[in-house]
Amino acid sequence: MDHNKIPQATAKRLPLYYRFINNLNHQGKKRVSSKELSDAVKVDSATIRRDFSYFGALGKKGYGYNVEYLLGFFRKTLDQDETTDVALIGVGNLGTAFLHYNFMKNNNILIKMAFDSDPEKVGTTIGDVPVYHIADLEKKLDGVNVAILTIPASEADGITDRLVAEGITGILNFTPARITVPEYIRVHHIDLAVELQALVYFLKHYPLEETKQLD
Amino acid sequence: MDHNKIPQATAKRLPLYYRFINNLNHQGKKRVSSKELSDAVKVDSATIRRDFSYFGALGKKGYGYNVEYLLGFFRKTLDQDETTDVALIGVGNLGTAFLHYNFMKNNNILIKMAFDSDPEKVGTTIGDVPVYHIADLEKKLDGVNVAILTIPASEADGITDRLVAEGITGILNFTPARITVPEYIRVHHIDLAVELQALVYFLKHYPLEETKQLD
DNA sequence: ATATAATTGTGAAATCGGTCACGACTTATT
DNA sequence: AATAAGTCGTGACCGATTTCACAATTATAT
Ligand SMILES: NC(=O)c1ccc[n+]([C@@H]2O[C@H](COP(=O)([O-])OP(=O)(O)OC[C@H]3O[C@@H](n4cnc5c(N)ncnc54)[C@H](O)[C@@H]3O)[C@@H](O)[C@H]2O)c1
Ligand SMILES: NC(=O)c1ccc[n+]([C@@H]2O[C@H](COP(=O)([O-])OP(=O)(O)OC[C@H]3O[C@@H](n4cnc5c(N)ncnc54)[C@H](O)[C@@H]3O)[C@@H](O)[C@H]2O)c1
Repeated sequence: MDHNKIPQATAKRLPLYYRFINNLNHQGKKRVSSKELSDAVKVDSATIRRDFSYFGALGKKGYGYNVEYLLGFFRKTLDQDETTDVALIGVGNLGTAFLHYNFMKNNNILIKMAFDSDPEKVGTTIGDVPVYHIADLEKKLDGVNVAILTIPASEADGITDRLVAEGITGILNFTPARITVPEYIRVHHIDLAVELQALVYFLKHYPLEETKQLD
Repeated sequence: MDHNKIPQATAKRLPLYYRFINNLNHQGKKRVSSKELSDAVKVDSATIRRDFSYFGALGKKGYGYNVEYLLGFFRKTLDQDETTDVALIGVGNLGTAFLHYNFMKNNNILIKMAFDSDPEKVGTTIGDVPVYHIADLEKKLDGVNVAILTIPASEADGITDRLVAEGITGILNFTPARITVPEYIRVHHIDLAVELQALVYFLKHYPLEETKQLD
């Protein structure tokens, strides 16, 4: 679309900036410098200035950034004025936790429906989200194009195919499976066991002075 | 320690390789090529060969890699012979989901204890893990040096200070707060709302042909 | 035995991401 | 009005990571 010169690394930091600018605004702060923001989000201030500069000159030299302006800018940039609907597949331990969480409040993202194969769960409502039977996936998924996958790994490929067939274009995959999709589908993996293991590996094999905060 | 020439990007992929090599071994496969592995883990085959090469010549030209040998090598490299103990702080939606999950099975990581401030939860056992009162943190945390943070964001800084004082060196932080720690402490952030928002941003602003599977 | 196909390990190049450091500009102070 | 202090935006640099592409080696087929 429009902003495709934005580096991926920058794009991944935008929601973080947005959250903290929001906080500042709630605190009634009128201006903020890249240095202050840096302390809050733990990203180097030069990186922040560079990130912002991809969108043009958002600040004023010698002054910093106007909080309200910045907030408005990022709200537009992150499309926070329109709600994004999401479907969750797999209402188990992890899925249930997500259903209880309100992504609307700060992120304008709404888990609109959930699917499971367990008859005990189908028909219930968890955190205001209706749980449908997975057999009805094709019937109920309507216009939604982002899915959260919290099913057993063995089910991941089969369900993914059905999601893709229905026009889903983005998948947040919590299963340990690395799913196969056409190249026009975007998949982000959050692999909790890998994250834990990687953290442990770093602790054991890297000198303590060189540690960093990673995402 | 020993392996500190391994690039961070490589280190973060090691647990993933380990998991899939394990799968192959269970399937009775004797050899594997970087191309096959690439299809399974969705990482370019040249990247896999480069990653492996940091550890020496693990394969044979024209043949590929011996699965059993590779498995043994990564088990040693990832210290899978000794269990790593972890403490979980905050037995809410997310924390409870983790307590029900068995990280031991494939990752040799054990959530050994949990802490909460809610008297309803203190004293219970969830997924074989005892829940202690947060006031007893200093008393119970013993030798554990990795913590998972699943408490409200407002509590994050206070609890972090106590963890650091007790000698914790690695933190997996699920709260939206960016915590302040001495530079010798390693923090990995998993920020679910940011992940969702970033996925949505990519879908809206990047051409569909250019999508990738990210971690 | 020879030819063909497969596959590694790695220099070299390309890409990406992060940081330094400074000119230009704004604000505050005297 | 002049000076000092603060801060952005960015060119230049550096380091990390990824990818290309190929010589070397091994396995397989005939
Ligand atoms: N819970 C954790 O802490 C954790 C940690 C790491 C990875 N994971 C991964 O996340 C995923 C979910 O974990 P979990 O602990 O919530 O598992 P879970 O078993 O509690 O939940 C899985 C849910 O999916 C449902 N399901 C099964 N097959 C289905 C199908 N075909 N269609 C629709 N629903 C189906 C089940 O009924 C169940 O409710 C798993 O892949 C797991 O490996 C979880
Ligand atoms: N659940 C989700 O899907 C989700 C999504 C994104 C982010 N998060 C973040 O993850 C964190 C946990 O989320 P959750 O949904 O599990 O929250 P939750 O409110 O269900 O759980 C928090 C738990 O921490 C306990 N607690 C509060 N103060 C404490 C203290 N000082 N010491 C020890 N325990 C304390 C509470 O008693 C509660 O059990 C939050 O920071 C939340 O913002 C959660």
